[in-house]
Amino acid sequence: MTVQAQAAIADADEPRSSRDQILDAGERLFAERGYAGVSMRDIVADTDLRNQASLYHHFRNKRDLYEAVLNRGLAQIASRLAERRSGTLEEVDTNVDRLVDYLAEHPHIAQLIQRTALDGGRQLQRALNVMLRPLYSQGRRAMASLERIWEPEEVPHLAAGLYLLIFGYFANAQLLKTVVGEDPLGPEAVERQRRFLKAAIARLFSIDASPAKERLT
Amino acid sequence: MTVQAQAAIADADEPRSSRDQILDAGERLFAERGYAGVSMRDIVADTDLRNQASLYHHFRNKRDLYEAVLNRGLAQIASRLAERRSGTLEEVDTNVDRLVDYLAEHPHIAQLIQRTALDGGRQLQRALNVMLRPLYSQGRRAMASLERIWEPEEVPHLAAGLYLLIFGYFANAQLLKTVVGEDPLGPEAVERQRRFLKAAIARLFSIDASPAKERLT
Amino acid sequence: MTVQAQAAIADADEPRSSRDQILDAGERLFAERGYAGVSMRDIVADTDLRNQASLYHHFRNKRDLYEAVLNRGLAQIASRLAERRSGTLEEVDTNVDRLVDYLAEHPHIAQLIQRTALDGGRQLQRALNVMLRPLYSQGRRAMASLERIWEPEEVPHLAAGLYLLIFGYFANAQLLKTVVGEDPLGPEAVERQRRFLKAAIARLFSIDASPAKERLT
Amino acid sequence: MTVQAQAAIADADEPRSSRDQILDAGERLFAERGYAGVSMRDIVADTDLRNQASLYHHFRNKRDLYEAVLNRGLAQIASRLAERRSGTLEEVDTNVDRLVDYLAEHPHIAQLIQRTALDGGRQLQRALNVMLRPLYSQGRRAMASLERIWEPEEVPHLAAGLYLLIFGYFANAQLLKTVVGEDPLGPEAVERQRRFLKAAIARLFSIDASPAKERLT
DNA sequence: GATGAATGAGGATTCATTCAT
DNA sequence: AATGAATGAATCCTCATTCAT
Repeated sequence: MTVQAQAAIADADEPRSSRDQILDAGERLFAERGYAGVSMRDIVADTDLRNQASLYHHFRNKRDLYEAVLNRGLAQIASRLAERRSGTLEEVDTNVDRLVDYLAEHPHIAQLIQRTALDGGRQLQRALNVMLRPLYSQGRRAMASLERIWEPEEVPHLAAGLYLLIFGYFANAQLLKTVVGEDPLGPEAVERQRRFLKAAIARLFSIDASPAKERLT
Repeated sequence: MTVQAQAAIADADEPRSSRDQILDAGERLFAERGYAGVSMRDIVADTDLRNQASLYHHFRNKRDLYEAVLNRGLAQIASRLAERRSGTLEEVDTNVDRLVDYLAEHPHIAQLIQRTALDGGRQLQRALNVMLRPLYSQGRRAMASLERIWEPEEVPHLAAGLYLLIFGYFANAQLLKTVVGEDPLGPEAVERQRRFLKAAIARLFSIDASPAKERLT
Repeated sequence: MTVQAQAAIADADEPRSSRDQILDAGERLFAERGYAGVSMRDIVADTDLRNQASLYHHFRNKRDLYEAVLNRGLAQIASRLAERRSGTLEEVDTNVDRLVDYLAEHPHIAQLIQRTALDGGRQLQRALNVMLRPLYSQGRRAMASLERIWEPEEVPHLAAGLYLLIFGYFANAQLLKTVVGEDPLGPEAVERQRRFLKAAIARLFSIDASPAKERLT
Repeated sequence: MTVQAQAAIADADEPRSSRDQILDAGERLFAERGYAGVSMRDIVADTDLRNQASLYHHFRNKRDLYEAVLNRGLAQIASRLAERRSGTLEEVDTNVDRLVDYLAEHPHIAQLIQRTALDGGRQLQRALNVMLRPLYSQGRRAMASLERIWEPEEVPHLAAGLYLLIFGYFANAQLLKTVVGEDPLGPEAVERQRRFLKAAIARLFSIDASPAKERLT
């Protein structure tokens, strides 16, 4: 390796701002161990900072830091789902693709979100409303044309189910390694999950399956 | 058990053994706040015990207590799925019914399990293998007759999806309250979720929906 | 091994009374780790007893147990030095022999005594007075005839020195292993120490220190 | 140092660094009560620090603190024995003088070292090798010219004996108070012990043990 | 004589946070 | 913007001891 190359790496590797280093460390650690399982010390240790006090120059307290981490993740997801309109199945598929792409590379975010959800998720409610609304309203519109399939009051359950299917796979990657047998984040497994999701969604949304309404009667 | 018997127990002013009191408190608190979010002090405070030291007479340490709580929950679930054979859709439905019945009354367990899963879930792997095998093998047999629907390598993804759908709803009840609008653990919502699950499973398993294999070609 | 032999061992090995088991465990542990470094739990664990409460049936508290252990050790030493009179060098040698014999087999006692001494040794003062008096008065008498060697006020320093030389070797066996090179409690090392002690005492007490080499021939 | 300078320091109201205060408190307490007999709380209480947590800013844990205390003591002793060469009896006497001077003012160190030795003294082995080597090799050289006195394999026993004689007196001062009758650390007693040590060493090393009385005249 | 359960006090260590530099 | 030092409160767990059985 040339001296320039080394310099380039040194330059490129750690010149992230302290703030970003903290956010990155927080994202990883909060995702892996949860809010209470991570100490400020742990986070600083994952950083070039040498002192916990420095951290408080960037975030007022642990809760603030957690929310900054969470919001950064949520914003990146929201930005990927932003433009939406038609509510066709194809559009749902597009969003699934984008989510799968993103979460496969940032499984920490999926974990973080599920953890926050289990904690009561008050911090998610705003974000989730914004975020799920697309999927949801797309579903709604798709279903508007297909309203023979699901009762209106079942739609939230369906939306929740989609959320669980999509995020749960990535959030639980570590556990699924045992169940699936191979690394659930490897390219083959991710593609398989993508296909599975699309097929499952197609089945949940399609008319061909036996009409839901009949069940009720 | 008669109504009187139940009342007698409720009356008897906590005749539960200390061990059970600890397990109950641990179950509730670990489910609500996660392992790291609960202190031994918190647990003892939910108990007739007057001292943390007493707790260590029953469990060697926090981790041991956590695992005892978890295993008690897993055992209760496993016992409800024990006898199975045919692998027909009806049987899957029966198991869904039992799980929904149990989890609706013990949403803590669903939370606890999802939390443990997010933590890597090593403690789940044995249990989950045992527990999922019925569901799984039922699915497999159901699918054996329906193998036109899912590729064999997709089956684990389907199994994981079923787990997420079933447990996720109850584990995330607190968050879903906003999304669903009403208390997701109220009788109506639970019935709706039960119907949704059965319908979704029917769709995921039925031939009528467009064959999965076609997607692959 | 025959069945009878096994039974004999089983019979002979653990039918020690609970009290003796406790004293033995205490002796070993207090010697190795000191009073504060040993917990009642540790002691009970070295015993057939299954509960700490049982221990309090035999000793009122930790301090009592410690003193019982210590006194048992001191009594055994005192009994070995009991009969004495003449104050000749030969008699001193006899006592050295007996102490070396005993301490080589019970190095714990040497440790225990030195530990107690470092702790201020109030519990030793009675015992030590009794115990050292023989050695001391022997020395005195030996010196009475040799009072040209040591000033009267130096005699206590000499007595202390003898105590340190004799007990210190066995008490610090573990450390001396490095210095001496071999196990200081092995038979050869013990014999060497015995010879060294006698030669040293001879030199400290005699008017004309005879060369050590002559002893060996 | 002038009397004024000493007063100035005493006046200056503990301007010792926190680290030094901790080391000093640790030295005193560990020496008096042993490692297990001292709590971090005790140490902090002997300090200007108001909180146990502050202590951990300077030492990672109790064991680290103990070793720092011990090493500081050992270093001070080693520095006093540093330069040595000839191996004559006079040089041995010089080192004895220095050790006596130091230990008479820092009896804690003698206690600390003997306690560590009783604990197995793994932490002493390096230090002791370095430290004893001078004394030892001096002894060896002195004996080289006097090798008619001790067998080579007896030399380690002699070295151990010298260590026990020198350190033991100061380490056991509290106990010896009863035996000796007066404060063993008072100037008269110290001088007497110094004379005793030199006379004893002379007798242990010399071919013709000159009568002790002559020394006094 | 033995035991299971309980308990108040204290063990070492870590927590998030603040402050002066 | 960063750091060394400090701190009150809390962490998990162990201590010696007692009591009812």
